[in-house]
Amino acid sequence: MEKKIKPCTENEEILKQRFLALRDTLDLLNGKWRFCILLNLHYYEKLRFKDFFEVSEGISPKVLSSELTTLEAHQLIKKKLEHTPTQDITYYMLTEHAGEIWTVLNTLIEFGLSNRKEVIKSLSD
Amino acid sequence: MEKKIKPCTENEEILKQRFLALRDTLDLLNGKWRFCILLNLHYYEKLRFKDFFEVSEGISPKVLSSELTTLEAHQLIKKKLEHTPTQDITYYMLTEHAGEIWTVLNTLIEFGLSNRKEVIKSLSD
DNA sequence: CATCTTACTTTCCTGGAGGTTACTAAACAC
DNA sequence: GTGTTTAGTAACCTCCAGGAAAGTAAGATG
Repeated sequence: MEKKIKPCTENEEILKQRFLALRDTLDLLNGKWRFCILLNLHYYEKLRFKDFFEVSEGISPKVLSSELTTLEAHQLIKKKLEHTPTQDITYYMLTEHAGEIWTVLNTLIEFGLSNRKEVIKSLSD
Repeated sequence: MEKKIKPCTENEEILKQRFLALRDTLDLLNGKWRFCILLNLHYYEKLRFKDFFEVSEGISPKVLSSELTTLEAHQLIKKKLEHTPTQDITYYMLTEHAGEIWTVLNTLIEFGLSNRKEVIKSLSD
């Protein structure tokens, strides 16, 4: 490239780190069901395995299982056993760490909402 | 479902809208190259078609072309013709609207960075 | 002890995102 | 007028996320 592309001031190593960080976050939120599970857990506080089939209509047990495993591995959700006289029930809940991702999701939602307004506006032009 | 899942206060219709908004935003940022293109445009201000092959190593012309088209359709980037005495050059640039997505990307990056620290910390335990 | 529910796992399959390569059309360079 | 660069498009292929359906194991229920 004979004619260098003009870079802005930011240091290249930092830029690279930021690329990776963004990649990480998107990988974490991508997929059809992940964020859906997180939003529902935020909304309902705790859910059992079977509950997800009601609140996330269309998800299959295989996919649910693997998504829950992934989210747990990333410490965004956790299992909690509740002991009743007759049986133990496994619930899924958000972790404290998920509080952070909640602010992230809100940012994405706000953008989505304002973007939708934008699109509707530009369609009416 | 005999035993209703306990909902929090938020109205269901609003929740649904927020789901859709989040879906929209993630769809917009997903994919292997989209955000990469946006970050590079932010960094370099303007890029030609061929430039992307240097800054986004590994992207193919087919994919680049389709990603640029999508981003343009969503009004995050725009083409700009620059006239020199000898020829016209097509540049791609961010739109004003992309300013908003820039704050979104920053939020995602910040989460990714702090999350990475978190992971490193928990590995050392 | 037979059946139901819950919480999964296993196997198999498909659509589509993204890669590879080659092609084209226009402008420029020599 | 022959090669080179730019800005794509077209045809084809591959891999894997996610879906469908069935199976399993453990406890509750009757």
